[in-house]
Amino acid sequence: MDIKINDIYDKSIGYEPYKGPKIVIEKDLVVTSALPYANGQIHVGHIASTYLPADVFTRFVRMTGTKIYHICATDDFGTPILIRAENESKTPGDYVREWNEKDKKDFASVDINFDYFSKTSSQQNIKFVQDVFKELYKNNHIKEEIVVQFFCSFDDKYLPDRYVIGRCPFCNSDNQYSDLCESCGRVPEQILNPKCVLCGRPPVMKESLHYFFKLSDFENSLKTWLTNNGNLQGDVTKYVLNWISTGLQDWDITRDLTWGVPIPKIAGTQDYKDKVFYGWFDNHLCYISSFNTFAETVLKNDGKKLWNESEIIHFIGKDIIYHHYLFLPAIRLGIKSQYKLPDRIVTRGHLLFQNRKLSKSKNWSITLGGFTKSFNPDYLRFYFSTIIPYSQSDINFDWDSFYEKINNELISNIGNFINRTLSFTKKHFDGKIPLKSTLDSLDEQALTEIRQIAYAVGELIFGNEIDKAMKRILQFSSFFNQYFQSKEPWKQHADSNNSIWISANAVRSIAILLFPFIPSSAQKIWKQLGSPEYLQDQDWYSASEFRILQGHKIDNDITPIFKRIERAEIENQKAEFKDTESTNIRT
RNA sequence: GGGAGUGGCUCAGCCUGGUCAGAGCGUUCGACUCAUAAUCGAAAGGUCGCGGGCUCAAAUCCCGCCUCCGGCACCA
Repeated sequence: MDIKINDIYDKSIGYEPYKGPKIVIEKDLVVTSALPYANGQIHVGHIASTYLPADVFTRFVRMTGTKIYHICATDDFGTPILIRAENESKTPGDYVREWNEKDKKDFASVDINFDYFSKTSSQQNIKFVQDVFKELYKNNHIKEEIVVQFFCSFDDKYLPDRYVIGRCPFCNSDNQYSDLCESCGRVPEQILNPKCVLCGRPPVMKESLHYFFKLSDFENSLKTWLTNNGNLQGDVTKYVLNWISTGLQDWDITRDLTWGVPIPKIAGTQDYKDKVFYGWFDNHLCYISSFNTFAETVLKNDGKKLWNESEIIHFIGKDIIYHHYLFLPAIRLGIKSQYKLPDRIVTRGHLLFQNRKLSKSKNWSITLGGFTKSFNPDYLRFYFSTIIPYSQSDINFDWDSFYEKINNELISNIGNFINRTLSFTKKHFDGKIPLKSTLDSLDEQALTEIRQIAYAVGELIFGNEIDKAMKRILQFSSFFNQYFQSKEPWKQHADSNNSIWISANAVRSIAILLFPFIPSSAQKIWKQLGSPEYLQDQDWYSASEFRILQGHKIDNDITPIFKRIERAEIENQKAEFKDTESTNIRT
């Protein structure tokens, strides 16, 4: 229907629709974002490295008409959560339920949507993890070994390395972790005067029997997969292959802990009833178990079949490269690829805040709640979109550059073009797109810009080049500011009408192009254009068509889409983060 | 072993050598007024970390050196 109108219209002005390289994906897509650990607030670093890129990608692909599902969950198990819950006098189940809800709300507050947001502590995941374990055992990829570790008799707990502090044998600094001295950066073989972080008493060493996943079985098959995949980032792959060449170590996948996936009894082995699986054994399996549940309950379809027929893409930050490039594929190989390995693992660097690493313990980070209290969430999305490269390199959140990008690029360039076009139409044409007259060469150039833009930007987003895609949109908008300026419609030239008709179509294109990046603002543009449908239901490639026809009536209420950031607001933010660094808070 | 060193700032280009010396922001001058002190035009500004090499030709390939960043596979 829409298409027909457009075709007729295109023909009426004598143009063939542009036949660019459309992104055609034969398969459905399954996108997962790394699981947030359920013990703290989502901060801007999470958004930049993982969730925003995944959300932009998903929104774009969906507009092209391909089915895509964005899956995520909270990572609920492990010692830190157990201890936090105890401190807050909650059951760990209640504790993680609260964080699961909070995280969902946090994501929603910046328009990051999931088709299914689950948790690793779900019954479905627990069962799935246990089944995978049994399968791995059956396939002879599991072995048992005795491990010696710190144990606090007072707290009655085995203590992970971070829960034991002491004096560094190299530099004699006190209060250093048992596995890493932050003062001199070295890794002590044995820390002096060890103490339990929880109670301060000295721990003892205690033996315990554990299951190990024989990662070393997969050195060759992983190497083959990494080399032949073709879609993995080159630098990361090189990095990982290097690990393999130095030899992979088998993974201890069990923990002496009560809060985790219970270990199923294997006939003929000792009972592991006081132990659970290690978080990294179960959490990535939750990608699959969540998708299975989603497929069965929502899509009413077989999860395993859909998974294997789809293209699988995991979005992660560089801190979990090891787990996703080696551990995750090895486990899938270990169950004979009943669930296919990832097609892409989109890996990005971390976010620095004012040139320093984010740190919860040093109170150096900015939470989503903190940001959205002061600014439009789309400003965060836009800002990150302009600076997130497709690489492992870290990016920096800087208040001054944030201020400049929003005011000078989003508002002065894009916002201004939209507003000048719409308010001119309202003021001089009573809100109705005027009749066009003969097109001149500049008009034709403008039509060509529109004809190509959806294809150009789409290709960039699909290739995960978010920053370049955003820059291309800015370039598009800048072109139309130049166009508008040079046509001078305010002087009522003979061909002024053309510039309004073409500019209005460019505004329509911009609304569609921006939707994956800043959905709420894009919807506002859409409304002011006077379009009745939902923006999200538009075909992406219609951004390269001319669907705003002569005589179309725009909305009566034309106001600036974006509000400029005042210098003082930025100075306030900077002042707030000036001296928040406190020292050596251990959590 | 990995990544990076390009105009004041942030970066693109390097894989597939030859309009590759670019973009945005910032700066200076000028124009315009439809528009949120927005816009448009013009200009200034870099021997592409250093030294060699291959080549008719290198920011782009090879070798050496210097500097910076990360090295949380055990900690989620």
